[in-house]
Amino acid sequence: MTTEISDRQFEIVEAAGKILTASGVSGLTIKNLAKQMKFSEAAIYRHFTSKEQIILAMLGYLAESIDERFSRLPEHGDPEERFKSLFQEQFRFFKKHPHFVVAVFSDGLMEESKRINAKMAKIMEVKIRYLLPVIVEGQRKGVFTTSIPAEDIVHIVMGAFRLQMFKWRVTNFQSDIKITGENMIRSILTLIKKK
Amino acid sequence: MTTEISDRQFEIVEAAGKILTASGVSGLTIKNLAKQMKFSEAAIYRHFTSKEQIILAMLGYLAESIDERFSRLPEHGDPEERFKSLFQEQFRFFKKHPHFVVAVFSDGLMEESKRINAKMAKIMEVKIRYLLPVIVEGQRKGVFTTSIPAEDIVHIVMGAFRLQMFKWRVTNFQSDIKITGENMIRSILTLIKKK
DNA sequence: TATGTTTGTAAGTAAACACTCACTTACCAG
DNA sequence: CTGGTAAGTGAGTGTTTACTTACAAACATA
Repeated sequence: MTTEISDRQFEIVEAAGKILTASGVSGLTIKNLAKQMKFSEAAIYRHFTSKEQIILAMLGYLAESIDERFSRLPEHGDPEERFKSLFQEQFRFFKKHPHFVVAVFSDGLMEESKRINAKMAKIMEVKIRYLLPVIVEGQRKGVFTTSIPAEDIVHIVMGAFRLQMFKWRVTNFQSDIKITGENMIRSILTLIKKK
Repeated sequence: MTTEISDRQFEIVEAAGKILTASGVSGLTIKNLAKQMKFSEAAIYRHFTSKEQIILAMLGYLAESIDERFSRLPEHGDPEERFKSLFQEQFRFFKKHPHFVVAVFSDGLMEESKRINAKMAKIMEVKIRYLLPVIVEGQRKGVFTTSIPAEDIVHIVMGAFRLQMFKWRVTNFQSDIKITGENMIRSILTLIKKK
């Protein structure tokens, strides 16, 4: 079920991402979007019926992108390696497209509509769908600790990841997220590995 | 340095908190605030010079409240117990005043002004100022693991806490945050305790 | 050459926003 | 009784917002 999107629509979605990064949710207006696209406000409405549809298209693209990239990762093998590559993949993507960080982790967007709220929840759910089995298998194989439930490990890991992204964003993407992020993942792995 | 605030001003701040909980950042308008206070919009401006000042007063109150409550906790003793009570205190407070959760953890607010951004950073800094020494002492006493730096433990713990608050908020404060939160803290403690 | 479709524009709309102003009321001190 | 001050109101202000409408140019197809 791939939601189709035209080239022009994708350009607009990318422009929206850039605006989000530069000026935050409150900066994402049709006026700014038109300016970024270098054409009129009305032209935006030739490609999307509403602002909500633009945000939904952006989140939809992100959800599919994450799903696709995760599905390419090996489904078997060392859980520790799979755990690592899951996050390496995320850091690589966000390093390349920092303007999407604001979109995924901005709760300001959620307030705009129920549908946007749902899409963001779905993105989070996709990540858990790939992460949880890795943890569970790691526990089964005796690589990860069984002293706490797999769900709690997922919560702790996701929390650390989100906070990492938050810090990266509020410092204006200055640090290299691949390096600082992977350091953090290493620390977490040290914690959850069976001694 | 206690920022003074009149009774009426505090009522307005509380009303703002309630609106944030019910309708989010976008719902926090002067019109809604006036409605909640049951008087006119213009009356708000008798007590605050701008909307920004209201938000700053709210965050200022929170920062002081957190600082004060933390400073009351015992400064010595079992690090594990101190760690626990630090978060128990937080969960107790937010259970009692859920309308402030949105204020502290809402990045939508941050975009409104530099000063608001700074105040929110300060609240986070206060928490770290109390949390980090507990971790460091716990490591020194051999209670907490030294396999990763204290700063990384703080990051992981804070991330898990924030995500817990986030989940609580998006599920409309349905669960008992004292119970679910303390379960989470217990899991984290299991992870960071020296084996 | 005619015709339809796509993609753009200039100029608007109504609603929502933070904030202001002239004025009133209540109360308290001298 | 008088005058000052704190705290309220109704009716505005100008600006920004998402979105609309009437129209035009470009271009492929019949």
